Amino acid sequence: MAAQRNSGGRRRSGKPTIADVAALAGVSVSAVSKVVNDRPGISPPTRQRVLDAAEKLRWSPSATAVALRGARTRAIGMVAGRSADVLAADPHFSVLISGIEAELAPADYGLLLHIVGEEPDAEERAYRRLAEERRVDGVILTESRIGDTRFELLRQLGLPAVLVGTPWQPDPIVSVRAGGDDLDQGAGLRAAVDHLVELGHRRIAYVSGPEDRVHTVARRRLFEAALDARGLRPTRIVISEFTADAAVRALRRLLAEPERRPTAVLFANDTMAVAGMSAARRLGFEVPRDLSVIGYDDLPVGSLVYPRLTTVSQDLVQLGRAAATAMFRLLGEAAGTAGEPGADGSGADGPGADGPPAVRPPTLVVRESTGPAAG
Amino acid sequence: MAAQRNSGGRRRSGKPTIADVAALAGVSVSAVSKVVNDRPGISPPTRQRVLDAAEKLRWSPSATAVALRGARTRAIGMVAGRSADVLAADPHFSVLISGIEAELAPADYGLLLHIVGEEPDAEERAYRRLAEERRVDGVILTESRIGDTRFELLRQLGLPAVLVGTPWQPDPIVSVRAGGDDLDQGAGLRAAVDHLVELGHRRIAYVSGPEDRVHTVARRRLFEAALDARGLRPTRIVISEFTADAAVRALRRLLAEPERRPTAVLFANDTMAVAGMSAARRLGFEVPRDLSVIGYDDLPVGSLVYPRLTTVSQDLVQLGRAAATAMFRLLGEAAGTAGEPGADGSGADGPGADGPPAVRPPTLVVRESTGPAAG
DNA sequence: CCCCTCCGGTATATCGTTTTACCAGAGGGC
DNA sequence: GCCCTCTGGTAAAACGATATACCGGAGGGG
Repeated sequence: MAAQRNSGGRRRSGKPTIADVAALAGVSVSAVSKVVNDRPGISPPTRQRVLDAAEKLRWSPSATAVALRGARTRAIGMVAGRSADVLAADPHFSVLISGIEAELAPADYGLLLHIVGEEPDAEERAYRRLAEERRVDGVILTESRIGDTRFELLRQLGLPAVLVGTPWQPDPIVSVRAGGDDLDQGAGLRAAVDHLVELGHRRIAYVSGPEDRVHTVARRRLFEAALDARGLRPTRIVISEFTADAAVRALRRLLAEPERRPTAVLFANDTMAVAGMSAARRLGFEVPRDLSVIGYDDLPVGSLVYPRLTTVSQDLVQLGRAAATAMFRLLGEAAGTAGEPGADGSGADGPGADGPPAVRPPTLVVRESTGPAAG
Repeated sequence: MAAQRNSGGRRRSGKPTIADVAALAGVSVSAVSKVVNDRPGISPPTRQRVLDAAEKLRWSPSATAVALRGARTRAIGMVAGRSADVLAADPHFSVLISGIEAELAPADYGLLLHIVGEEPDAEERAYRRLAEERRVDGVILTESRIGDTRFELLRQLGLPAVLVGTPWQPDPIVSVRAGGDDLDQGAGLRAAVDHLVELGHRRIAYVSGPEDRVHTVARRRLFEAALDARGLRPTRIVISEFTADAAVRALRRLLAEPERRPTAVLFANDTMAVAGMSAARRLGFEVPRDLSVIGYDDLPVGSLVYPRLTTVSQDLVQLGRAAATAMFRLLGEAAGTAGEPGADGSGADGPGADGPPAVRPPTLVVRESTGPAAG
């Protein structure tokens, strides 16, 4: 006489429940639960009967019910404070996401995305809602900004967080980056500078992005350091934006005075570099004959244009995977601490914990936009 | 003596529950529920007390609990069967998503994203899981392919679906597209052909994408129709892919025989057009002097390159919004039918239902990659 | 022969909401 | 004064799963 409530007439939209499975297998509801959660106390024959019943009914536990019971959503949140056109211009974000997903999907975790406008409070509201409504187990952040308040906010909200990149100031937040703590984040830019110097360039300029972003500043500094290591100083550093117009303006400034004119320019990312190449050509300069250009990120657009872009490549997919892995570790630790206080602690296998998430350092990819220094 | 279980010692992670709010306001749990759901039967003073208590505790209803109770997740799913590099090369997808989000976020809906590999069964598995685990209320699909089995699958799974684009064969699925049923989807390509013809072009070629996608075929047909309307026939139609190499190969084929050489080429999308322009230049042709080029989509990359790309512009953000709106209507109808069988039916206001989601037809944006026909 | 321990499983409380059914008191008509 | 209807609220049953407590029977030791 078990489960006569739901097994008789399928009530709503046809989705079977655990009770249906139990009835079909001729066992109790809890037996089914134990089977699907690999808990001991069920004999092999019974287990098989339950498995068959579940298969037959195409049943799997309702994510919402599990979440309610266990306080675990099996979803990771991500908030992007960017407008549609910025997002369209720079695929950085989508690539990162597909890396994250590559890790999340096999673990049966979902990615809850929120794309909000660029207004800062919209972003904060999004995080607040994510936390208050308990829709996700944690969030992954990107693009740490100077004076970023999100880490503090998330701590206050009690929401586990992983940052892709470097925090703007020392902060206990878990973070991942290409060429992590042990590896070398400056390797790519050093190789880029070396490459240029070997080609005979001495006057090298740098076009930076909006400097409220940490990685923008960091890249510029790494560039300066790389130049310094070769005994050089930057000819010029220009702060610009991600638009084509801004790139033209930046380049015009850079190329204005013939005697101080750089023979090579590095850009903060590939989008700007592509825009820069076009701007140069528009101003009558041939790349790489009159000007060598180097980008950063190694996005596909770089090899779509002519000449193909020499750029610093970082493995964004891998970076996304590392972020997801770090998140799993964070959640796994939390669960281990709360759920099994007496666990021995050694070999703690959280979901997806298989070694530290190391991402290879940035490397230089030489293509066609760099050549011997002119004159 | 109400709610003594949870109000005394905060149990777990500090998240307050409806019971805490009720206790603080000195009312019953159901009174709080009525207030937050705008249900009648609560006097203004009591309502205010409840609101204050909720505010003070920073409480809002747990999404999981609401979902469990109401069988409504307030989340929309999206599955992208694309690899990371394809995603990176074509921002189409991210722009669409930000349009969808623009509609979803204000309605407090989330977007659950699944990026799976290109293997077809991976995609199907993702949909199945989404449905079986009841994580989303519906899904939005893109890129209908020839022989697409997803519509049937989703019907069978009982998951409401909206397609961005046109189904590969007549299908009852709800769908949205730029220049919907009433408007004109061919407007952009017709304008493009007219533009070229006025510039003196008579030999016009087309480079299509992989023709297993419906929109790829549809665009080619619209191109042919537009050409036909001017009494012309395509010089040549080449099937290519989204990569730079493929673009070079396609262009080499196109420009091989001098006497039959086209003076203008349309491409299936901007990415291919940009690759095509570079390929032309690599082969020694100047754009637009020797060859005019037109793209499709109007993505930012088009104005980043030199010369700036003339292209057919469609409002992808608006298309995303329309998809979300259509989804709301779908869900609203379903809820209305099930929940209020006796409703009068006129002026049914589902969530976000404010007029039919019309997206402007594609238009031509003339920039620098088109010019007078050579010779 | 009795008690104790496993084994394989069942009954039930619980997660945090919403919703339905119900109810006390006030006010009004006759 | 009695009955009847609102008003403003309360108590309790879902929703679908999991975890804890419990339990009958088998087997073993003393």
